[in-house]
Amino acid sequence: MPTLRKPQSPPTDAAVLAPHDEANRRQALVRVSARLFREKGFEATTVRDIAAAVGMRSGSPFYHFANKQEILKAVMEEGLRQGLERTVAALQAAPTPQARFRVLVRTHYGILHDEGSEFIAVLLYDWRSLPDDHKQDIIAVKDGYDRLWQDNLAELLSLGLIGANSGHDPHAARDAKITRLMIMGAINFTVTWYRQSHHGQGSMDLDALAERTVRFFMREG
Amino acid sequence: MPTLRKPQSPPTDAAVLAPHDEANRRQALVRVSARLFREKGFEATTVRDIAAAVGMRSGSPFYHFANKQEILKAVMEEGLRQGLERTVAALQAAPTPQARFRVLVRTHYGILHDEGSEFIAVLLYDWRSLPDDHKQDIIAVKDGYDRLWQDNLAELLSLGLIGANSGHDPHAARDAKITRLMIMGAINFTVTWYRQSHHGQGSMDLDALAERTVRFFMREG
DNA sequence: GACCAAACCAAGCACTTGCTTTGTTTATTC
DNA sequence: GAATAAACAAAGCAAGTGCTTGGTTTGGTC
Repeated sequence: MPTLRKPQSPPTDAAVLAPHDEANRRQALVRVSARLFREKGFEATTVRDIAAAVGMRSGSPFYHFANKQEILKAVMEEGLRQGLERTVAALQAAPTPQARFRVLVRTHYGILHDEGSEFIAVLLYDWRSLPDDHKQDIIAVKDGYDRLWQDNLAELLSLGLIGANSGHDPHAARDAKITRLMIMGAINFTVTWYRQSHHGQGSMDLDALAERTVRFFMREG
Repeated sequence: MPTLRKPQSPPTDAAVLAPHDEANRRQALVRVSARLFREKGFEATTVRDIAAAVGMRSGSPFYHFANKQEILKAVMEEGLRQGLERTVAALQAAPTPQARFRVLVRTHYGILHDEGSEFIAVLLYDWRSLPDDHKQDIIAVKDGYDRLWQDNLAELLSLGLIGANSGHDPHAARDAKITRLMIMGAINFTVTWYRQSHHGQGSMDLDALAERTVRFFMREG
């Protein structure tokens, strides 16, 4: 009769994630993939490009991901995770609706344009390359982020601080969605024309761009 | 001594362009390419897809275009040509700055979302797939279209009819560019979320979307 | 009716793609 | 220090990719 073997204690997280002392090679793959996807697009980026960028051979990424599309999904999930985390943290110190709007705009610009933060830009650019079943998973997470915006915009609408028609808007709640789509559309579209040139004289930095955006959309800034 | 042979009179345009009685197969290639690029993206669309969509074999499109990227360029050029044509024509019947803004918004929505008019959406989606030297050619044409917007927005700014800060703006001309980028960004971004459902009840048609957009950005609509 | 150019077809070439499979190294656990 | 699992490397496969090349059809011209 065989002795009952105690189930092996599961390896610690550190042991699982960092055998190569470098913290998690999987995240390194996600990071460089985000950068490459942002530059060339998902379809134009090969698995060999990704592997080479982290010092692997072309087959090795498939130990960490089942297929190429799972890498894309991981990039988008990481972007939403970081974005939600940064936004919630920044919103703590914003008491008024106006201040919260300012924080939302500035933080979103950071998420889009800070270096090493290409995840959300990939989400916007390569959305159609994501398989349908993965799309729904991402949308579920994205809804949490959108709600932060929607709640704030509903406040500003009811206060008459946003939208071209001055004064109080009776349909504030119903208009919050289209308002969000317009404002976030304007901000998201900066990925097509704005480049962060380091302290370039005459060119806007992200603070200035956020400030102009806030003043364009919101009254008495 | 050979008789001097008169240079053959060049074939008429009609003979060159329409030997198959169907007006120009090259334009058919551009049209279906626009539709496929819009659906799947430039990189994900194969030459075989394009050829099959017009009833050709995979090698035949290369009689009309030197390579795949030239097809992409042709799609974008056709879009800008049609867009400029439609816009200039629509602007004729718009006397006031407010009316011209309304026309610009409504026409741009049509260019983006009308069926059979996927060219500009491809320009927005697949811009990075275009080789750099081709980009400059497209930009040169696009500048003409942008100027129509910029001139109108400069008017509206000087009249204080646009921008959240009510009243007269002393830096109207300087702000016209960022204003254009914000407004066109909001409109262009609709390609990611708006779908034209034929007379679907409850869903906005393009007229309603344009009307809401105009009222959101411009005062006293 | 000979000639010709436009517009294709048929077939394939050279290369790249995502992904698989087998084996090897390394570190950790008992 | 044997066993085990994580994390790769090495090599390659099957399917596709853009594009080429040589021949064929077609409609119009002299």
